Amino acid sequence: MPELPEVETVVRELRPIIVGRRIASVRVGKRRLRKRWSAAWGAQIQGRRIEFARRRGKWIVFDLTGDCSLVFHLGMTGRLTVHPSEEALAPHTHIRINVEKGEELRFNDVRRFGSAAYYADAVALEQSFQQSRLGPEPFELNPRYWRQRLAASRRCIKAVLLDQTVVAGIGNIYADESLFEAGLHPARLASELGKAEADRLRMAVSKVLRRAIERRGSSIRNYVGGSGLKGRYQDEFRVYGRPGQACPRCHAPIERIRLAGRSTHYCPECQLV
DNA sequence: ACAGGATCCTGGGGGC
DNA sequence: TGCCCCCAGGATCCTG
Repeated sequence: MPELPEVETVVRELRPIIVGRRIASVRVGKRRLRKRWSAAWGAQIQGRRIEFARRRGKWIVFDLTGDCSLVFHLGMTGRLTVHPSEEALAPHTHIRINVEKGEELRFNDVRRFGSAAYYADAVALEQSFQQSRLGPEPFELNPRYWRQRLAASRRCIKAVLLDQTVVAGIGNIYADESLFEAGLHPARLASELGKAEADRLRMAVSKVLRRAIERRGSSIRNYVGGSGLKGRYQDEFRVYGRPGQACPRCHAPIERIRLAGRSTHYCPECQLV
């Protein structure tokens, strides 16, 4: 679920609450997440202070004292929120990190597609991102790099936008919304985009993501920000989740097709093949 | 090497 | 009300 704007919102809202706090204890549930939690990690983290909270693609990174870090991925249904320690546990709470002052950071994930991992130093963290070939941040996309990646692909542009090795952070919602913003049909072959079209798409992605961050992301089902509040960008969707409804630009009914294994929404009039 | 599909999970909604 | 099927914001592994 959570794509870049949602993850950015979680980080921004957690930052003022937990940066500077000391990790007093860590409790991890029995059910495994996408990545298995190593028994040694709890002891490594305990006693360290959270120095900073940041985002890389859809990953949440907590930098801890001593150059190590704790990294979360929210998967489809993950939540990361701070609660009073005595507050009742919501179902599917898998990790509890006591940050003193009677509060704890809780990782909750119904579907368990999310993950949490510890990295002993900055090199190990960077290696992990490099191993998965995590691409650049969409706001820092080099225009030439972008055009080259599009030109080199034999896939449709929707698939390329979802490819985290090309650009990090875009998911199904923002791929569809960006393609509408750019006026490009999602099934167009990436290699056949002209220079102007490639530039338009790059800027559309940036514009859509920035606006979504302003609205604190999109809440369709599970997502809440770090403060537990829902986002508001879902009220501004122009194509995503609106099949059959009128295009806000030309009033033609929005269509839904399947591309790259994901449901894909577009306006058949504004986004020509 | 690359692209597409299956897979890991649970819960909610629609149809019957 | 209940059951069954489909669907879901993602990443990774396997196959052709």
